[in-house]
Formats: sequence, C-alpha cells, structure tokens
Amino acid sequence: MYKQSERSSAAVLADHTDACPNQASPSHTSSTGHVACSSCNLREMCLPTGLSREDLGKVEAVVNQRRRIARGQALYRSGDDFNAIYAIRYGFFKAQVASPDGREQVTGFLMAGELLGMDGIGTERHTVDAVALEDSEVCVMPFSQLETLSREVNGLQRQLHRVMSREIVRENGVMMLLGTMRAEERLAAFLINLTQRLKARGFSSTELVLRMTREEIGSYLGLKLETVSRTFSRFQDEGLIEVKQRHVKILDADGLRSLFSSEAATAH
Amino acid sequence: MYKQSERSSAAVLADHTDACPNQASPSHTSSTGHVACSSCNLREMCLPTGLSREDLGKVEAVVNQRRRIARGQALYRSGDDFNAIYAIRYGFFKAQVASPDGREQVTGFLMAGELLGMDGIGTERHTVDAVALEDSEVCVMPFSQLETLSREVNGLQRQLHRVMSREIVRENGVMMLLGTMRAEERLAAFLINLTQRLKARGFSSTELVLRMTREEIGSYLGLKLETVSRTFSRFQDEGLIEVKQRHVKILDADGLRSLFSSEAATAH
DNA sequence: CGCAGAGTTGAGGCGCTTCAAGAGCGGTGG
DNA sequence: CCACCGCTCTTGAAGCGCCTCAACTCTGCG
Repeated sequence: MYKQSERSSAAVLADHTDACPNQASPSHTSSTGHVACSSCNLREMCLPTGLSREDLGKVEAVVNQRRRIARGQALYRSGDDFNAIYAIRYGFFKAQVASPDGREQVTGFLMAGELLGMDGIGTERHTVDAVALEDSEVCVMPFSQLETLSREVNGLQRQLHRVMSREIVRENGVMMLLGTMRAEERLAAFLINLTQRLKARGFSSTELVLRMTREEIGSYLGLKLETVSRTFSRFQDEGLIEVKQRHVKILDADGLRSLFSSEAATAH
Repeated sequence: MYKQSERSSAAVLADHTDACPNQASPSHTSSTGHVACSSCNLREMCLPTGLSREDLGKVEAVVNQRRRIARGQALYRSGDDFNAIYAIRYGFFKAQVASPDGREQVTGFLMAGELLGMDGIGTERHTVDAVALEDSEVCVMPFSQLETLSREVNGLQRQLHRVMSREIVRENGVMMLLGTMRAEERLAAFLINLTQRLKARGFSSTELVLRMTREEIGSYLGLKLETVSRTFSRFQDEGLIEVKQRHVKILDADGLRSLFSSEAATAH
C-alpha cells in the first residue's frame, strides 16, 4: 500500500532484531564489502551521475566503504573532524544546526541518493549534525581522494560542483520559505517537495510516511509543532490531504500547490 | 570619520558625474585592462587565498576582465546563462531570489572580496539576481577556465570547494536566524555580522553606513520594513546604537551580541 | 520650492505561539 | 494478555509579536 514504507518498516524491524543483541555500537559498524556504484540503482541521482563506465570504475575505487547508522544515531556531529562526504544508500536523515544558546534548526531532510557532509569542507570540521531518522546506510567517500580523483575525471569534478551549487540554491529556497511564507504555504511547499523527491525515487507521489516528528517539521519550517499539527488538520478538513499520524495521503496536489505558487492573492 | 564611506561615497558621486553623460550603459562596461591579483589588497580574502606566487600567476591569466556595475544595476539576473563567477573588487551587492508569484527574498549582502555567481553552477543558469547597491566593480572569472585550472592547481581547487562549502554554512546560519530568532535578535545578529566583515576589511567596526534600505534589510531578515525601523529605534533608546538614517554607530557591541547569543532566557 | 523616495511612528488586528489538557500509539513488564 | 508508561500528536483558549494601514518627517534633487 505504502510503497515507500516497505523497505523502511523492514529496516525499522531490523533495528530491533539485530541492533540490540548482536552489536555493541550498531551506529559505527562499517561493512567494508566492496561497493559497486555501477550496480547501484541510485547511480543516476547520486554523485556519479552521467559518468562513463570507465570513470565510474575509478569512482568506485574511492567509495570503498559503507556505514550503517541506526535510527536516532548521528552520522556525524557539529564539531567532528571532516573527512568524507556521504551518499545515502537507503534511509532518511535530518541535518540540523545548533546555536550557542541551545536552539536547534533543522536545515534539511535527506533521502536515498542525496549527499551529506558538504558543510565540513570549508573549515575541516562539520558544522551541522546529521542524524538518521530511520535505520540507514551511507557510502563513505573520503574527500581528499574525491578531490584527487576529480582532477583527473572531469565529469566527477563537474558533478561535485553541481551538487554543491544545488545545495546553495536549495537553501535559497528555504530562506524564501522562511522569510516570506505563512504557515499554510510552508507546509504545503514542504509536502509537495517531499512527494516530488519520493516520486523521483519510484515511490508513490500521493501516499507517504513521514519519517520525522511534528516538532522536526516545525523546526525545519520555522513553526511550532502545534502549528504544524493544526495546519495538517486544516488541510484535512479542506479535503487536501488525509492524515493519520505519520501517514499522509495527498488528495489534491494542485490544491496544495496553489497555496504557495501563483495564488499570492490568497493573502487578504 | 566613516572610513568605510570614503571610497563608497566617492563612488556614488562618480555615478552621477560620469554615468549619465559619458556612457550609454555604464553597467555593462568592461575595462579589459589586465588584472593583477598579486597586487590586489583583497587577495587574502578572495578566491586565491593561500596560493603560491607561481599559482597566483596562473589564476591571473584566467581573471582577465573586470566589469563595472552602476548602483541599481544587475550583475546578472535569475534566468541568465551562467558563465562565470565574480569577485567583488569594490562596492556592495545584494543577492535575491524571486518566487513565481512575485515575492522576493534577499538571500545575502556581499562586499569586497566576496564571491557572486555560484548559484548558477548547478543548472548553467543563474537562479538569483545580483544587484549592485552602490557603484561596484567585479573581477570576472569564467567558470570553465576556473574548472580547468583547478585541476592543475590544487590550492585553487581546494579554495573553490572551501568557498562553496562556506556559502552553504552561511546559509545554514541564516536559516537558523529566520527559523528561530525574534526581530530584535535578527537585527542584532545582522549588525554584528556586518561590522565583523567590515572590520576584516580594515573598516571601523563601530561606525558604518548601511548600503541598503530598511526594506532590503527586512527582506533579508524576514521582517517588514516598519519592524526594522522600530527595532533600530528601540536599540537607540536602549543605548545600544546610534542611528541617523543609514549611518549607524555601535555603542555597545557586547550588548547587541548578548541579544542573540547565550542570553536565550531573554524570551519570557 | 516642491516632489519623490526613504524612514519613523502610532493604532489596531491577525497569525502564530504559549500554556494546558487529553487522546492515540507502541513498547514493557507483571 | 492487559495495564501502564512515555512519547507523539491533537485540540482549545488566551496572549503577544509582528504586520497592516496610515499619517507624517526627513533628505536629496530637479
């Protein structure tokens, strides 16, 4: 039914069947089995997009390790040394920053095929926390090797620049959301964005299971959890969506879209 | 008195003495005189930070053009083809995004030594407008040449990655500001940030001339111009600053800082 | 001198937050 | 198996912070 949840709920189950008894620290397990980008179905939305078969082989030589992160565990934390960037193989993460006085802001939610860790390049230290919201696995790409290789493989260099630029542009969009939109618009934009990304990964674009709490959604959108909850309820009353806890069914995607694009006249 | 304003006001004057009569389109003038990074006093806060003399020479070969932008003109606009990134030689810019329905959000203010244009790398099209807030000049760095050169000059590659990563981190900070801070905190953080950057450029860290309107500040901070104005007035009443139009004197920098860092208990 | 753009200030209202109570759900242990 | 606990989510009521609308001042410029 929820196509998205199949593997995910299985992963959650896996959490409690083998995470506890088998391993002391499941979050730091690294399965060093060789990684084959060429046989990864996320290839085309991950870092090696558009590389030739030959170049792909060179990249595979750099992506020599995977790492599993149990739900609730951090892949890295603000202040950690920066060594690598990470591609999500499966699972779901949040990225968040903390201010000196303890406030936290979720800066992004990341899913399979997306990259984590670019915040650390500038200072050799990570500046955000990357926390798994479900049991996840990432490919570890040591950055110094990536830099070396991208001098030789033009397509990789190009792709690395693209990915970083797109992250800048994505954040511009979030700034616009936070700076100019009302609660209703923010949440509608959030839902549409999520469903689009899920659709690109072959999941349903009308049914999804939220991997984060209302509070985390609120943090991302600059709202309090009660406002998120109320707005969900209002969307449901208006027939735009159907919400049952974290299960959301989109009933009127265009209606949602019209809440934040074009129809600016909604504001009175 | 206002060290910062010396050259700037001179530039503004230049605007009205030669922009109108002498040139049809001052914003597109490119003075192709050779550019010498090695003799540029912004060298150490610009792209070629930390390069050897030899490598610097190679970079200079790529930075072969300057461009002047008159106040109010755009260096580039959203939708324009992406060709180059730009280093500001002097002047002041705002970067802003527009949503389909016409809302605008200022995503940054940029000063000498800072880089513009990285928003365009990902899609080969710019996604933001870069508008000069005073008469300005930039060094044009064709990106394809920069990519080619950065394969050869490791320091340049490294620096390019650093700069992009730092932009991501900066935007994370703005997201935190927009998502969690109150008007007072936002404006205090804004002022402290500006003065720090001015100080790094050798200007006074206590007296500054704002190059942007209240509305532009408000757009950046997710506030309305009236709120910006009122908050300035309140800061003045509290003896934190002295405001006279766009002239701002910082009287109590620590007081301002305490408004947004540590003292979270300010919220009641 | 008058006009336009930018900034200030006041009054009132709305949207979101805050505070609070209760319901739903999953996990745990008797 | 069911009672219980903790966490998440929902919903209501009241308050406050920022926005909206509006009038006025200030400054620079023709």
